[in-house]
Amino acid sequence: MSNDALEGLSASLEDYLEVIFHLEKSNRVARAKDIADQMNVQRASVTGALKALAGKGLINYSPYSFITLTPSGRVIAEDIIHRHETLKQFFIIALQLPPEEAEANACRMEHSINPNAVDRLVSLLEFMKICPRFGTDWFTAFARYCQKGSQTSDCEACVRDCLERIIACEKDDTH
Amino acid sequence: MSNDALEGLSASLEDYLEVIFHLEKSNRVARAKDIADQMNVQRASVTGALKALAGKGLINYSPYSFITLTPSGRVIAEDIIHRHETLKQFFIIALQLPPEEAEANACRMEHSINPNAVDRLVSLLEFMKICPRFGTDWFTAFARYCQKGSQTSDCEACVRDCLERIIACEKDDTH
DNA sequence: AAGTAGTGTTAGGCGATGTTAACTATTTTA
DNA sequence: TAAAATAGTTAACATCGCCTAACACTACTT
Repeated sequence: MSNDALEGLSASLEDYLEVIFHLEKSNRVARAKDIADQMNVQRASVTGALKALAGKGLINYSPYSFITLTPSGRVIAEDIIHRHETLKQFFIIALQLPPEEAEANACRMEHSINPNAVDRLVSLLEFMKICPRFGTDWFTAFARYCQKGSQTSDCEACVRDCLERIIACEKDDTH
Repeated sequence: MSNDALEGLSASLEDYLEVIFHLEKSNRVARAKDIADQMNVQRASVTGALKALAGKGLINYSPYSFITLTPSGRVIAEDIIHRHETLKQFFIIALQLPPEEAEANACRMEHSINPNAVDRLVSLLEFMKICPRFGTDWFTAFARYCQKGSQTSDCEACVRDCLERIIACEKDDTH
């Protein structure tokens, strides 16, 4: 295996790998035509990308063959998709962006975020689920803040509700 | 003015514009040599970029001259820097990444985030300042969660403290 | 003012990524 | 199975952004 496989992928090749992963999942194999359609490029451009990916040992490819991921290609593809999904969920859940916009941002930003930052985003999303300070009321308060640009909530009541929910929750646990 | 000015800038040209902005701020004008040093490219590469930016009406440039931003160049540069700073603050404050890592991520991601997402990040950072549910204890709880990967805080006590602080705060206001 | 050090530009090249047009291989279907 | 439709490849070319090497200009320095 050449060293190429170890070097970072370009944004473009990451996109190809991601698309191949999804096509393989839905169709068992990926075909150049479908890759071209999904990526909005010409078929000829796909051939070049496939050669590059095959050269890095990330896909099984020979001319006119079907395309599948190699084990290392799959690992990398899953990492890319993990970045993508993490960003997308962050945009949808934490920032409350419309799903299409979340998707578009994730799609572009997935190529430049580093592993640590992804881990932290994952932690934040998990933390927002388990920390009682977050909850429907937090999300609506933030949404309101985004719209009006000023805090309009009754903070004391909001936090009091939050506390009561925790206490109720703890009582539930003892049942 | 050609239409070029209206088209989006490449990540590379955005970087040049950003560097020119900072150099102009510290040195009154930017010089090709300094741009080259800051961008880690050769001087010859700068010339090409300057021609492109001048062609788009974003910088005042003629061969061998000093370089300054035009008004529209300044507007765009400030927008790029706004994206950069917003991302950086988000990484530092919300995700609690080390400043260098925050900077590096911001530097790369600033080119692909859209205006809406930037606005939401700004709102989130503001909201974290004014919403009483955030505060030192929230940040330390999240930091602990990032390290240990599990929730270890006493949620009831934490929120109770939060509530008490709000009440104390409100009493202060009446003074 | 002349020589020199430093700065800026030009010319030519390279790799990555895309295009179109023409050709080849494969698959469908009549 | 032969023809037609579809899919994939190749070749030639364009653009972008960088490079190196060589040359041109500017500005110190003395």
